[in-house]
Amino acid sequence: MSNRVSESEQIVMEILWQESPLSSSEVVSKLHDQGWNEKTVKTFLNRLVKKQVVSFTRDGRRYLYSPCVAREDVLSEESSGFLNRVFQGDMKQLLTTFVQNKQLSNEELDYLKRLLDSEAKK
Amino acid sequence: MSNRVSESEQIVMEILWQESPLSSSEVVSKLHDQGWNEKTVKTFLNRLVKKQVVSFTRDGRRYLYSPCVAREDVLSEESSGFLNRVFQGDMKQLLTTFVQNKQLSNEELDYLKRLLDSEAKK
DNA sequence: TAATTCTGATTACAAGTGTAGTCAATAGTT
DNA sequence: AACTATTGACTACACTTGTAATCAGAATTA
Repeated sequence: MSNRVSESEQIVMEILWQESPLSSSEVVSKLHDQGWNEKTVKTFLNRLVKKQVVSFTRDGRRYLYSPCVAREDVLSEESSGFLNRVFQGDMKQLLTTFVQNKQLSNEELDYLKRLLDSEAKK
Repeated sequence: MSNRVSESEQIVMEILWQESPLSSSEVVSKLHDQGWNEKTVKTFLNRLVKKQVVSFTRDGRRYLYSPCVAREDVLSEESSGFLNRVFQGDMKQLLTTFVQNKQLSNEELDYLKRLLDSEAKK
């Protein structure tokens, strides 16, 4: 089993990042309206535990699950993987694609400019 | 067979986007020093043809392969998938992660600012 | 012409993934 | 105590992906 979090597994992680610890049935109910079967969710919880990105404590007969890796870490790992894989590490091309493809609101544009300024100062 | 281009398949696509049409052996030789086996490369060419993102014309006994989708299209599809999957569509968070994670050169920062300005004018 | 080689087509196969069903133990209920 | 419901563990299974070997036909060479 690889240690990478798959696409679907990450959706489960998002739930736990929002709030934890949660029992499996709590996670299930949060994903239920998105059409996820209970068994499927539990499989993912299991796999996440095996991949050591989710831990649990016993609470009677059930488990309470918590993420044991930070969301930021997973996201930034995913991000640099994506940058290298899809754009061969070319940030300019990546940013161009994102900025041009997604209409950014003025608010987002302002935010980004401020972000760039604070980077430039470093 | 899904129609999505996998990570390794995309590396083969990159070769063809750089120059096409190419015979399989030309693609193979371009990937050889990256440790790719001839058979593996040919499998990917085959799958790319089946996925209808690469086409070919016959040239005697061999095929000449060309991409039949634009690189930009694949990249932007991948990008919006990534944005939604990993960042739930939150561009600010995505851009923050990329900008903060990757030390950007001054040149890149300038480029980005100009890009943002040209967006703002729209 | 017979042997070799090149090339695409087909087949192989393990690991990962999405999707879920079955099993076994335990806890709660009648 | 017997029954039922809950829960994690284990099993299932098709599809994708990475990695390559084999096959069959055509071209080249001896």
